[in-house]
Amino acid sequence: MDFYQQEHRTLVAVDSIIFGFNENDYELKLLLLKRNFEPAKGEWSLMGGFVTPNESLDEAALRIVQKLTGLENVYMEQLYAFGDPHRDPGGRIISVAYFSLIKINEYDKELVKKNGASWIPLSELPMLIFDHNDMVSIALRKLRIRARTQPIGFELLPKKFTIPQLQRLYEAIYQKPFDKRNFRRKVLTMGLLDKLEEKEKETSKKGAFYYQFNTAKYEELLRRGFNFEL
Amino acid sequence: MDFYQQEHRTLVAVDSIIFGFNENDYELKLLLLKRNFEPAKGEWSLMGGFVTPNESLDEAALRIVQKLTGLENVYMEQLYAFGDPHRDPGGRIISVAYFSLIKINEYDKELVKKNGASWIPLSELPMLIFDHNDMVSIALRKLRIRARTQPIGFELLPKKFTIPQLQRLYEAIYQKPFDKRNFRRKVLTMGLLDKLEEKEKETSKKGAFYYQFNTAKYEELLRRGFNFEL
DNA sequence: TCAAAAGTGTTTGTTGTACACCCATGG
DNA sequence: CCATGGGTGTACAACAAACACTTTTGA
Repeated sequence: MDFYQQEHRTLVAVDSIIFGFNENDYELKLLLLKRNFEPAKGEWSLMGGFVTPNESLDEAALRIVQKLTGLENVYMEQLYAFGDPHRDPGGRIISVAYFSLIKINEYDKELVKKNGASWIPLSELPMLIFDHNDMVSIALRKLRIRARTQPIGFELLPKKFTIPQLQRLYEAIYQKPFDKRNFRRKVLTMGLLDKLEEKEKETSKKGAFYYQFNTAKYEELLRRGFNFEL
Repeated sequence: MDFYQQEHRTLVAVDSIIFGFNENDYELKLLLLKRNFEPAKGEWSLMGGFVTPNESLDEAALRIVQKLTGLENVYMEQLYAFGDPHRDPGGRIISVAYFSLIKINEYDKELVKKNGASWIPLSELPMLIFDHNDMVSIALRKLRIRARTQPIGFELLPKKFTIPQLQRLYEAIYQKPFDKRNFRRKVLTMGLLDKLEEKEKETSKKGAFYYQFNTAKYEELLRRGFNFEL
């Protein structure tokens, strides 16, 4: 049954660029860890792991994110396959990078701590091993493209969020301020956010109404040829 | 020097979705071949090949396109890595798909014939082996996105082309007609096409002026933050 | 002389962008 | 009572979309 016996086989890994957003300090962050094995032990790295014989690439990527954060349902997208024969000095490894978006309040803090990982703001991104800095820039570029045309920003926020929170997220992603009147009009005229009775009262005295993304309505609109655009 | 001795290794291949455009019948085509080896011998397939130990993925993809067409300078872009463990019944193979755009009048016809390949219009796309039909749809989707925001359409045309030819190419890519006044205005106001003295007189009695894409000007504009958009 | 494709401008609607003031409330 | 962040509407410019006629010339 194996027709390709004589061909060369290589190590294949997945690496995950894990984004989170902190609503308190308004910063976009990455979950990074210090490698506890050779080569490059002690240096900053993305979470990664080898692909096992019976799992798909997507499954491998989910597995390693779950191993680090305990989360099962994370938004995840394949980014790019990196295959320079010398990218890892420890041997020839092809790595398929994925990026994932997680709600920063929901991950398993114990697990993250145990793995020696921490949230690093993008503004303080350290040197990473191998080509991991390239992976991060490509991920950031893709995130910026995606966030304009797909409703993925919501993956980084709690289920209930306020319009100002959403705006600060987009400002963090694009590193530039938006006009709050235009921003509010744009997100609300799409008709995909349900306004709740409840207000968020931590950040201001007046309080801001919570909203929720309406997934059902979004899928209905998609079927009718709707294009999300922010 | 090899730190990962005990890890599982897998076969890694590249597959290429090779697009061409025929200015005579106005059709977008794919270069496909009939497999001459098992498994799935005799069925339609994309051009592919295994990644060798000392080449990068990009190099492997270039190598197999060159092997089939004889062309050295082709536009090529990585598409997606396919890793379902059962995607190839002949064994577990991870395949990284690339799409490439070639000028349909410049390839080596002998070589293509020798390899048993032919140009198949997208409208007559047959069943392909494994997940190759998925690869083609993803490639087509990416081509449509790219062609709007990057000047890659020109990769599918000869150096000298007419505005009506360019329009027919875009109509083939997007499968819908464009208004010729709006189309012409849009491509010309970008200022990236140089008008030549010469006329193309095959397709009409009046003849249409040839134009050339000005790469230098495009790169200059890019540096100033210009965004191609069609 | 006519069929066939090339070439040309204007109008209208839509969308993006810029901009300043009032509101609610906890301290 | 005031500082802080939440919430609202309008005017102008830029761009997309719709639309019909004239030009050239080989057969």
